[in-house]
Amino acid sequence: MNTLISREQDYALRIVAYLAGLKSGETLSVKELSKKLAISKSFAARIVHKLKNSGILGTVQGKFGGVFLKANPEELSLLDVLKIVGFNSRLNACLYDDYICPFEDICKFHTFFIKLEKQILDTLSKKKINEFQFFT
Amino acid sequence: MNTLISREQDYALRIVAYLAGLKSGETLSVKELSKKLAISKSFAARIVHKLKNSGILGTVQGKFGGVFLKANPEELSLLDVLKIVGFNSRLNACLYDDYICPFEDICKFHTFFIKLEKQILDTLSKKKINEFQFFT
DNA sequence: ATAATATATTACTAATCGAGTAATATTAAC
DNA sequence: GTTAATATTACTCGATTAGTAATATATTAT
Repeated sequence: MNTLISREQDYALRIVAYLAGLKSGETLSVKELSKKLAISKSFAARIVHKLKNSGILGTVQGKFGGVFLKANPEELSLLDVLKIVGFNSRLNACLYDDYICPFEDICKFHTFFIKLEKQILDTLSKKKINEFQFFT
Repeated sequence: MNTLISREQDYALRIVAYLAGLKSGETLSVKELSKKLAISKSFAARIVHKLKNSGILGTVQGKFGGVFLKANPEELSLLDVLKIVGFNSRLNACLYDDYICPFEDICKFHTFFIKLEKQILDTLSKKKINEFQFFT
């Protein structure tokens, strides 16, 4: 099994999409969130924390604390969320900046992969979280 | 570093594209091939062997033996080659057949990923090896 | 026959990464 | 102070990748 998007990144998308469905002012505990989305509590907590550090989530500590979406789900793209949780996948190794290709310009695969990858990333950044809300 | 296409699969593409440039009847030893493409001889040999088993390459054993392309490079797609060397990557884990999703139909990410992945695979199967020949 | 030079085939290793778990600290409501 | 929440770090297990090494087998030239 090899995937462009890791489990953690997938979970992050689902967490944000789920929170986008909360009413304004409402919060949800990580415990509830992890139950609803079938993610372990520890794992969910770690992801939530990363998302909070980036500013797109807000959290309330202490008893009756919880989590809520701060960003506007109509402007927040899938790629935004993915990058927050470390998305760095490429179509092919030769697309990484520090890759030294012995064929430089003559390799037609390189230019082909660049184009295809751009298409994928464009799609991921055009799609916004509000289109993926649960229960709407 | 995480890539959809592994090094081995990338090498396979390059090997096939390189062989597509040989004159009819000509063969090239794995040793030469590995030098030209900057792949270790052992690794190249293993890949060549897989490609030969699938039928798209022919090999001649013994002294003055070598390797040549049997398939028609105008009909051989990138996806064909990738699959021969074990390409099985997916955009997201939920796309694997044996993945049990607790959300079944209600998850909008699932349908989105299916569509995007189909686009990628279509592109990879429309592109044929002859478009990627070296030195033409 | 034998030496030389190819491919064929398998086994091994080292490193990295992903996924998840566990434990503890900190914070805030009551 | 107790309870229940997030914050933070460390750890483990397993799978995968990339590459190496070693040996077997095949073919041809001499």
